[in-house]
Amino acid sequence: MRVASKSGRGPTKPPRRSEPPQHEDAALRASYDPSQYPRPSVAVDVAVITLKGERLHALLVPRSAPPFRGRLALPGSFVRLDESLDAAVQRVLAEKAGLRGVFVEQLYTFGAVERDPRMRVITVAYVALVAEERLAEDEGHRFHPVEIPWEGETGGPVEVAAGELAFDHAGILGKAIQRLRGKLGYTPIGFQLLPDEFTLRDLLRVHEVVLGRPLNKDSFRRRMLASGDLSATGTQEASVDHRPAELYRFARRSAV
Amino acid sequence: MRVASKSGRGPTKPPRRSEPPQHEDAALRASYDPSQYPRPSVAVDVAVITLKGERLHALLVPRSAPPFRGRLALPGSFVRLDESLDAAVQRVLAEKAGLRGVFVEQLYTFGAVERDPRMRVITVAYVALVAEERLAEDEGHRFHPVEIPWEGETGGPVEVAAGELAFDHAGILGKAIQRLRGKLGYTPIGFQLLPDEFTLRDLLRVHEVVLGRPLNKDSFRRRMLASGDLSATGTQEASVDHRPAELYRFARRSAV
DNA sequence: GAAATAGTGTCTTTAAGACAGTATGTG
DNA sequence: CACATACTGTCTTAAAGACACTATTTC
Repeated sequence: MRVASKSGRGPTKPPRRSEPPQHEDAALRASYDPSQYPRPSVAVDVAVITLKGERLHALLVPRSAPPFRGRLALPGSFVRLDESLDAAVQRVLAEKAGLRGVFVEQLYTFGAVERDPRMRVITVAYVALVAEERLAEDEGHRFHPVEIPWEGETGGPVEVAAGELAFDHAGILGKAIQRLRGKLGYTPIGFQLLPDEFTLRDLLRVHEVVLGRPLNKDSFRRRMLASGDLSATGTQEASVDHRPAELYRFARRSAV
Repeated sequence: MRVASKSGRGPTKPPRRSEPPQHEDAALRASYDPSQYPRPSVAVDVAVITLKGERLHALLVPRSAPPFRGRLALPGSFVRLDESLDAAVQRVLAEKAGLRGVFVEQLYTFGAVERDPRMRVITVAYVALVAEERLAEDEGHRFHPVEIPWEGETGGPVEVAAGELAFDHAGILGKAIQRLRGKLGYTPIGFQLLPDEFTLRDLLRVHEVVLGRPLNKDSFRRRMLASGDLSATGTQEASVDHRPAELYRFARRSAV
């Protein structure tokens, strides 16, 4: 484990953010120029998650260049100086997945020194949730089923049939699932993985797949209906070979 | 609206970390050199929170240099290329607060383009919790009481009697409190604001101050004792003018 | 009518709130 | 002994799990 010695290095001038007492004139200001510090690269990586059948899938793209050439990785990009982190994420989603207006949330920032072998890269990871129906036709196959080798909100890296992921992306994806599981308990977030209209059973399935365990159907129904997050559409699902269920829509929570 | 031009600046040589070509071929690598991208500065800022009396306090240091000279700010530092984010936080805590081994957790990363008027600075914010007893004698006065102008887990910037905080630090501190409130419900975290041994009433007070509302004493006791997170020491508090309470200690949660 | 799932009603269990009553320290 | 708080026990209430029963569609 190679750790650069903290004193021996840095021929660049000592990063003192400390306090040279000063007036706000330019001369002194120059002596305190933070742009002198060596700077890391900053990227955003997005765990774009969808639900296909009984499994969570993540958008993974094969790396076309080293390092980790050929391995699958989360879509991402370096952050430009004139765009916010959120804007960078929107750009990644648009450019690499053709997605717009999906649910996005910042996840965690990964800053281990050696996480990219080329150079120092700090990555701000995001989670995006998207309903399978919203994926473009040719996008579907780029989503890979994710194996979650742990229970509850434990956390830890996930696994993908196609092999090891690049960088620390297996860990990032694991943290994304962990966050998702945690939030399901106290936030209406499952909607994001469903089309606009859905049945209670659809929503139950989402929760069960995300949590990785069966849920009590009765109390799930009660909780959801009591939450005020659902509004009935008055219509029912069609073309099922059994009694059709009421269709619901996500209701923006109104003031209590 | 002065934004450092993304191209005009930083002709300083791109600090490409050593780590030469390795297993992959160098040709491709040259055509894909991320060190070419202009890079933002990256900092860590730490919301060091303690409990004094009936109020949460945060460590705030007056800025001695522009921008926001004279205003209070969270302690922070730029991240060095050879240290992880966590290591940078430990360094800040040691250098600016004389603290070691306190509870620390990453909070959120703030990356608005204009959050620092000088240049593009992305900051990774952390929360640190420390018991008042662990503060050095001369540190106490640097902690300022924090006003939380919202209820529940709503969030939003906080207020400090000493005036406006520098940068977006009021918002960062607000998010820190918000996180704290949220975690209190499902995690043993209040301990971090108390000395090693404490009574149930001490812990109740912590929860009440953090949450900003009174709690039911009976069910609090039951929940805490049932959680398995507390272990009785067998001794009692001393020098109180009423019946002394049992002292408890935080018990590392054992495997169920 | 058979099969399958939607939806309702009710009983049990569990955790939280309320509160009375007892215990044990200080002054 | 008065006072203050710690601690215990019990009743009530609310939410979750379990499960029986009815409803409504397709085949």
